[in-house]
Amino acid sequence: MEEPKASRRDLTKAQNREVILTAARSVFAQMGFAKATVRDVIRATPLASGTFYNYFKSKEEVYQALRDEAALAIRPTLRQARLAAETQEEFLSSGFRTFFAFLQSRQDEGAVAEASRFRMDSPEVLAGFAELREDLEKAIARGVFAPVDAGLLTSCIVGMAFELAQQVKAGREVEDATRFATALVLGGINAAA
Amino acid sequence: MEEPKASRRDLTKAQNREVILTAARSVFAQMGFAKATVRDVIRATPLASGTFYNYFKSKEEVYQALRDEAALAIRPTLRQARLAAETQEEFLSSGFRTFFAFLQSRQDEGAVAEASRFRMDSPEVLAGFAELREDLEKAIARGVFAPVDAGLLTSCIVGMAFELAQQVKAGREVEDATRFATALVLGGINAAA
DNA sequence: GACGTTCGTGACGCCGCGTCAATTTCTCTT
DNA sequence: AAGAGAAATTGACGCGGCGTCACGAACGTC
Repeated sequence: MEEPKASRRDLTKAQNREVILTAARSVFAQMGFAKATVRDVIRATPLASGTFYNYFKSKEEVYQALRDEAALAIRPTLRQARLAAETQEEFLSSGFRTFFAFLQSRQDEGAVAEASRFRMDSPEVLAGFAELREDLEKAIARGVFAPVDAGLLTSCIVGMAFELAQQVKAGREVEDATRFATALVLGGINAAA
Repeated sequence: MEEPKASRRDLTKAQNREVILTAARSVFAQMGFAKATVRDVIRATPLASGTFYNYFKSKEEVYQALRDEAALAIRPTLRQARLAAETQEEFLSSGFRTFFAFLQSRQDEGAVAEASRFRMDSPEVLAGFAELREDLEKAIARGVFAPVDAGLLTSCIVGMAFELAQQVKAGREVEDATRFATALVLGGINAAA
């Protein structure tokens, strides 16, 4: 039995971590990740500067933690949608739709006011790519998907998804992007088979 | 007549700029963009620290200049290949092939040893996206391409290209990636029409 | 060759970085 | 309840990078 033993220590520890992450979200959104400093984050907090380093090694690690958080939040939903799919169309459209809707709902935080476009994939995000690949392979094995190179297809889907996400953030309808991406991949796969 | 007037001043100015860019390429490749500092770059140069700021405002601006350089180097080739294309297949495959081969030939510099994956699009790169879109629209107008939403298709192609580029850098054959991407888009478009 | 302009130089003040000894806060034992 | 020990917080500190600027050298012009 893993007794959580929610001692006072463990509690404030979790709290402090969350306080820092929340402050970082706000600071990054406000002044942009590039310009923000560890000091800016900690100043938006009642904690002392040294305390920051008890929780994170750097600004980058905080950013990763935020990305990881988002990735872990959406991955189960994506998995479920894909595993439940009984057709290629369903597999693709539910995946794209879930992804776009998720990003749109968090538009505000992700909208880090950067000078130029910029993307950084944290380990959990990469793990999400691996999950998509696994799901694709399973779907192929189940006969739901035509047999194609899962690695290359994963890259294509991921690339399309992230790039189309920009358009969604710029005002495109989630359904438009979903329909287009789904049709493209679907048609391409069927043509290849 | 734009007289270049290659005076001594203009010459050393161009030289210095190139010296800094070359040093930056090397420094970024060696220690990674994130860890590198303006001082590191200028130290890899016979110039003084203050001189750097006569040419660039920051480390980021140097990085952008490098990206811009690459984008400007490949864009004419891409344009030409696309404009000469008389079939959808040709339009897509020559574009993908050119892009992948180009990146592979510069693998060393782009291989900035970063902690996690990271991408930043400079203005000239974005302009390249706009060019692709224009060429797609022209091709549609010419009747070479089926009529689809050029904006969404641009995003899909761009996303796929950049993501597949990762695989090429990881050892995938250029031809494999080219064939796959071409077939996918081609099939998708034809299915949509 | 003399004047005006442009550019390279490096020292300077400022600030963020990551550390660490001192201190406070919590936990566990008796 | 008290006290010892462990763990976490604090902020001051030294280090180094940042961007600037007054100075002098190099250059173009007449």
